[in-house]
Amino acid sequence: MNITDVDDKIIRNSAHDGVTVQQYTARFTKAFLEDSATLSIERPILVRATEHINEMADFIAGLEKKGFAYRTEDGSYYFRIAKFPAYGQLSKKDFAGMADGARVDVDEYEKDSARDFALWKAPKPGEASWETSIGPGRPGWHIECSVMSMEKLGPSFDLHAGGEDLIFPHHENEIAQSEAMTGQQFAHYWFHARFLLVEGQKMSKSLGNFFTVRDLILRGHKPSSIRWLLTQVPYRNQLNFTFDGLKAAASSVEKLRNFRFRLTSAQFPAGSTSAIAQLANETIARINSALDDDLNTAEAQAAMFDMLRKANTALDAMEVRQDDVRPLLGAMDQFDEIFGVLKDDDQPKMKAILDWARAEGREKEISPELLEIAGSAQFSDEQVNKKLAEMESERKSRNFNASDALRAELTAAGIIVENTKDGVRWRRK
RNA sequence: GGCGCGGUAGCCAAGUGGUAAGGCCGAGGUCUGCAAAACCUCUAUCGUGAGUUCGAUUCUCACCCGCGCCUCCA
Repeated sequence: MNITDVDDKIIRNSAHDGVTVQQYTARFTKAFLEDSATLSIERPILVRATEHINEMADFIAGLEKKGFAYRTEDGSYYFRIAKFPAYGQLSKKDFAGMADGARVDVDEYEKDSARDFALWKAPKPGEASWETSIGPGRPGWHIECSVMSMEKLGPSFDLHAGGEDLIFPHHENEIAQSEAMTGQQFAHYWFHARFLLVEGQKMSKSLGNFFTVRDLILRGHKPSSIRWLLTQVPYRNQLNFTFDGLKAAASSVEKLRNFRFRLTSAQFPAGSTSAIAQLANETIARINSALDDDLNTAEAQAAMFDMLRKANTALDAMEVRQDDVRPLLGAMDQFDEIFGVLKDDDQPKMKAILDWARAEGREKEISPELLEIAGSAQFSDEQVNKKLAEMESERKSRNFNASDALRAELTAAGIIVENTKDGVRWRRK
């Protein structure tokens, strides 16, 4: 993953804070990685623009040699779009008919064409600047991504991701620079995620519907709920993120976890049935083909729920044998490699954010729901089991008032106790 | 204004030229000391209008509404 840790805004803000651009961006990178981890997103390999300044300079020199870049009097470099006829293909823009020079910034009087974009910016007083083979200055936006992607993945690679907002001009410019340089196709596929709406409106600070992952968790929502909601809608579609939806997602995750819990906690007669193994195999096949179809996560999830319903029906009918459990769990595990919500580590993650909020002095944002979930470890497993044993003995003696009181105590501590025909089982909320 | 994407049940949301997945919520039922879990049943003709077709939610056109980009902003 490319981190652009130097651009106009970063330079301005870091100067304002009196820190280097690296120091300024480090805090955002850190928060990003922490929030990603909260959502169980694998940690990416990071590459930073400020660590590739010389490579960028060399790249620009190469472009100039090929005639795709030119130097202006002040020492800036621009990309010559007129030399790259495919420009605009990704964003499906036709620049042929556009009047050139209709709007030229006073700063840019030296550009050959208003559309030409900056590869390298000449130094300005008070701004971060590097000494390089093409002179002093700093990179423009775009060039870092071409250089770093190619360094890690080669001149031509399969998949380039990004938000839909980056299609133009950022990705268009990346393609132009990269392909001008190598003569090869830069990325074979572009993966552009659509922006989400919040309660039907675009997320913006002025509308007051701007939420970070931490904000949601402070309100008591689980990381797994957030992750599930975000994966429910295929990436290409616009997701409407709502708080009702978050609650619905929590229920869906519960349903999945309950099923897994049922499989791993109940007793089954020995043997196997071909029907269940077939169900598991069909489900895996359906999930894979859904994901192969442009990452249709909604269809993959529907496949899993269909399996759940059929398997639960079979479980109710006592038609599941011991050796059927493994294929069912196997299908779930494979599903969860993608969706990542079955492993219940919500509580420690929420606890970490609770601690963070306290350290940051944001106590007033901590919701009762967060306290309840993050604090539900007030009973250790041993203590729960002890209470459970008491409860069961009271139940056997038909002292239901006593057993119900124990159940209420556990429920208040976030422990859900279930009595089944296979005995008692429990889980944390 | 230009380019692109979308409007499907109370909510979220797949999908197909031949009468519409899944999840949540709600109602009824089964099971159950209670509670929970689970299962069963019920709830849509797919933004509006017109056209193509034996037949359209699925194709075409128009219109309405939402979103994105069109800026050295991210």
